[in-house]
Amino acid sequence: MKNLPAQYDHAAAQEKWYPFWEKQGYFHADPKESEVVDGKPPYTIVIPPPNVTGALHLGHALNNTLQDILVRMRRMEGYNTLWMPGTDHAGIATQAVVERRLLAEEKVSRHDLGREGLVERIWQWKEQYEKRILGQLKQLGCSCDWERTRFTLDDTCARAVRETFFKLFADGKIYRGKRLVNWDTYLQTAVSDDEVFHDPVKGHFWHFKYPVIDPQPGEPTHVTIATTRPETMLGDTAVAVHPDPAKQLDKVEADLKDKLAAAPAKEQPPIEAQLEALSEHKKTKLAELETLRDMAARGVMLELPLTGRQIPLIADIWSKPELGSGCVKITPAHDANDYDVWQRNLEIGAINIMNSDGALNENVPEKYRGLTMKKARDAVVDDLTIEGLHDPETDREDREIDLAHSDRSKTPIEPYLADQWFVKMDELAQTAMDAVTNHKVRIIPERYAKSYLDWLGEKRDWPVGRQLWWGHRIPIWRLSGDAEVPLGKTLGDRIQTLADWVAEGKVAATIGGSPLTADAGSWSITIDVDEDDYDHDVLVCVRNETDSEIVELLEAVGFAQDEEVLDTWFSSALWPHSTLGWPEETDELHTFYPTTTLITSRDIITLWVARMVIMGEYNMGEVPFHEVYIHPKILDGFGETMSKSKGNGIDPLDVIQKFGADALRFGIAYLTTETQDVRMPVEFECPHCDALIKQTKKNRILPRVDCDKCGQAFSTQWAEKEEDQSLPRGAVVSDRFELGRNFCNKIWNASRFALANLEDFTPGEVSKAELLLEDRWLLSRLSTVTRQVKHALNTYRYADAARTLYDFAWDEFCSFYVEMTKARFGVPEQRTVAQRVLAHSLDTLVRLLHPMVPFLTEEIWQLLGEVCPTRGLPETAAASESVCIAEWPKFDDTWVDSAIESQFAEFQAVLGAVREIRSRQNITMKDELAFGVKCSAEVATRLEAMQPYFAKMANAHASSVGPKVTAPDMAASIPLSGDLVGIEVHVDISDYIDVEAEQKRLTSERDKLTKYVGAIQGKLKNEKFVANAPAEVVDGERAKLADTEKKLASIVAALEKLGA
RNA sequence: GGGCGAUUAGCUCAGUUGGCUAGAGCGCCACGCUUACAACGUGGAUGUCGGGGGUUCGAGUCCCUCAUCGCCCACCA
Repeated sequence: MKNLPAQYDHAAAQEKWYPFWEKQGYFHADPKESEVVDGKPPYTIVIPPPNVTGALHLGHALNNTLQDILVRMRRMEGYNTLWMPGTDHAGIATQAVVERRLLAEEKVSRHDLGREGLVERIWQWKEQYEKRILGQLKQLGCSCDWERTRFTLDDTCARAVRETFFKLFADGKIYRGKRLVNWDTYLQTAVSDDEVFHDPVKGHFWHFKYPVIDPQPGEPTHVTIATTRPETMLGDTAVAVHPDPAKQLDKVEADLKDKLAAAPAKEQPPIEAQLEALSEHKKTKLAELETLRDMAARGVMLELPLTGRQIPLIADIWSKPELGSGCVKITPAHDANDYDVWQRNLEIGAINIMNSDGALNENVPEKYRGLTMKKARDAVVDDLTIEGLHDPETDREDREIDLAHSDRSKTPIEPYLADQWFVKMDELAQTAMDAVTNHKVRIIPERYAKSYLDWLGEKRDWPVGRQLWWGHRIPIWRLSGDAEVPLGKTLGDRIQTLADWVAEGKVAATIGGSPLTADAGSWSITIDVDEDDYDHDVLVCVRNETDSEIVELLEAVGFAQDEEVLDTWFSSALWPHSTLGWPEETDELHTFYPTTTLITSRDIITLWVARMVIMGEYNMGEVPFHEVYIHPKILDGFGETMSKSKGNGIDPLDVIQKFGADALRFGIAYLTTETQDVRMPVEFECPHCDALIKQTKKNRILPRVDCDKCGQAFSTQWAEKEEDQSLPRGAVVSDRFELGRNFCNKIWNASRFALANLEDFTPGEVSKAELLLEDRWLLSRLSTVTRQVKHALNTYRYADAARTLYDFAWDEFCSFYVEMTKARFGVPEQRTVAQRVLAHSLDTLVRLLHPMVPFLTEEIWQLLGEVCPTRGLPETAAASESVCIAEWPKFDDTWVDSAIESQFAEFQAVLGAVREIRSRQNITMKDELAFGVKCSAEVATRLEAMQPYFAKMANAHASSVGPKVTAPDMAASIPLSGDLVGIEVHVDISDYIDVEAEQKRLTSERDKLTKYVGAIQGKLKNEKFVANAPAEVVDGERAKLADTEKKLASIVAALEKLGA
């Protein structure tokens, strides 16, 4: 046998076996003629495509390890298994990263490069990072079908995106609507909600008066409103008052009182003050508010100062009667809440007063046009002051305002009413809700179905356009031109061509939202082409953009393609079928769709999972997957999510380098429990002395850290200055992967032992009669473990599976079975059977472990193949060339034998007792120990057979075994408990005796047992317990009592003997 | 503000329908390089199961409540 190192060399195994697997093509799946093989349908997982923004983090390692475990198990089980890999173009994130880089490194902006230039640069970025990400996945051991690697922006996916968009457009599900966006006036683009951060800035709270037109006697002549943004008043379209101020005020009062009652004493005074103010407010304001409410009902108009416009006073619940004047100005185009008010009161309209550059537009009086929002603010306040509608002395309060800023430009965000492409969600959302309520899609754990259903239940239309360059450009061409022209004049004799294309299904077109039909007559209408108004535009959606004839014609007659790209999630939503070739009717699609299961994290249940179900149903008429497993998140030691920006992120490659991919994977599986997120304290590893330095909130953001132990400095991810960067880098790791590494090493060494003893292995069958007790015990346990592991993995209980294997492999296989074979290999007539059982059980264990620790198991499998290429029990068979494609162990209940297991437990318990006495009495291993066992004749026979093992495993021998055995005068005694009550282990310790220690121990044991006996007696004396509890529980307690009393008696006896 | 989850040994976590003298790994203590493994072996110590109520013969497990922490969603004129 080769000289194998005492420590498992994970790096070598990884380097050797991944290329081997790839070369052998084990990960490639082909569509098969018959879909179901041996009653097994194809097993498919599509990867949640990682963003090409950067490198993978530990969360990805978790996500992909969990997928790989299932994929590898199914492959071994004989399913036609496909794991479809790929990456996501991640529109905003990627474009932002590349733009930032370009600016920092080359001082160029996207405007310098232009659309094509920028997109070209992002593709370069993508090539680089995609390679890196796929490389990381391979290092993790992921068994993806790399021949099928997709990218959400590649031609196959693009085709699917266009087809889907076309279908939606032709179905009337795409429309142009208004939506408030976070507008970055500096970059002139909308930014998503998660790219907005809030920062408190000093501002003011201004009060203005708007004159009432024709007030009746007794009615107020002015309505006072308050705002933090005076300039937006130019876009006001209403003032709102609460529809039922009395009731609302009562409610607020009641809430406050509840709060007061619940609050601890020290927090009560401020609440009391609030209550007092409220009651004062009620007295002074309520009557006026009710009058205003009535005026609103009458349709009273207000004069909007500075504009000459009149706006209505309306009743709407948005206004809060308890605050300020109780009235609120409504600016639907520049405030999200006001926008909602508009949606409830459409008649008030919305006026956009801002251009995309942040300057005021033509919808405001001339003197304000072109001013920035900031300058307009001063002008408006001044002018209102001049008009006597505002008094800077009394009508202005200082106030800190939590202002939204763009994460990218760091400038304030303007809420801005922009035209947007929307997908109508009403019907689509319903299909996806039904899929879950009808259990066509099962979400695991079940509680996450709630967030899915709640979100879909809102049926909010999906804004799909993004003001970006990186992404799928919206395949709509729009005709712009002069106002009020007959379409026929513009298109001339091309009308018929376009109509034909509609008939052929190559394009779909609408005017003012109504479809244009294949009848050319429907095209001969007058259009009102207005740049900002799509309502009267002609829109042509081109089904296949590569159809250049169509695009050329459209552009020749004045159509221009929309500038926006689609939301990243649009292409991600198609992922399960687009990757399989849809809309082509490929064999892949036929075989592998719907996929089997989706494994992802909870934060994208709505963004991604729900939309995949929607689009799967819409395009394929079938759900994209049957099960969705939502896995835990990895948090750091402070319970915070890991992220690069916090500096607490762990690079899986650091872990792989330090502990090995197998350790990483096993650790992940071990930690993946159903309810808990994974908390993982993070440490720096000193590159100089390998010391681990605990990461704190302080040191995790430093560019350099000094080692606690050796005092030398190392760099971190934040190192920018040259002096920092030149330091060696300190890896960020977590000691929670030690468990996995140690486990792998344990398995490695057990294998090493086995291999060394299998050199003269001869294959052959072993009859049951030839098996010894420990063989039958191990095979019984192995069968049970096989069943448990499969069940656990079938139900996504990764931690259960990992723990079951860990405990079995370590405690039973290594600590008992392997130890016992040592004794047997020394006995020539036992050697052959021992070898065969050992080879078989190691083989099975390795197969069970393979999905979690693929590299280690392959290494062992290959080595095992060298000494025993043919092995197995009860029949032998040639081992497969790789454990990847070895058959998954089958559970065979004929091996399960609980009688054998309890007999074996006798041996384990006696051995344990002997060891305990040895340890307690401090008897060194070098001294052979004699012990006596008092037990039945039957047990005695079995224990006699175990003599070699007592010798090998405890350097002890049973000098007397049987019913008549009594304790020596100077004895250490352990009576066994539970099922083994009645068996007593005695060691004559007259040569060693530490009487005091033994007495002390026995006394404490006696006291503990006495207490316990008392507790059980109490229970049994309780008539209600005896009457109500199930008979078996009561019997159980009685048995427990009898056993414990017996045990107690023997302790007392031993104690007396010692005391005497 | 709405929803979801967590709180069990010093740390990180198991504990499946209520029947538990509450377990594991790390750490700790003692002994040991017993020829697979010191990344190891053998043995040991360690808990008011977050607080308070309730249901029950019986609660770590079910219900209510409070506290703390976390996540998601909404909002902050």
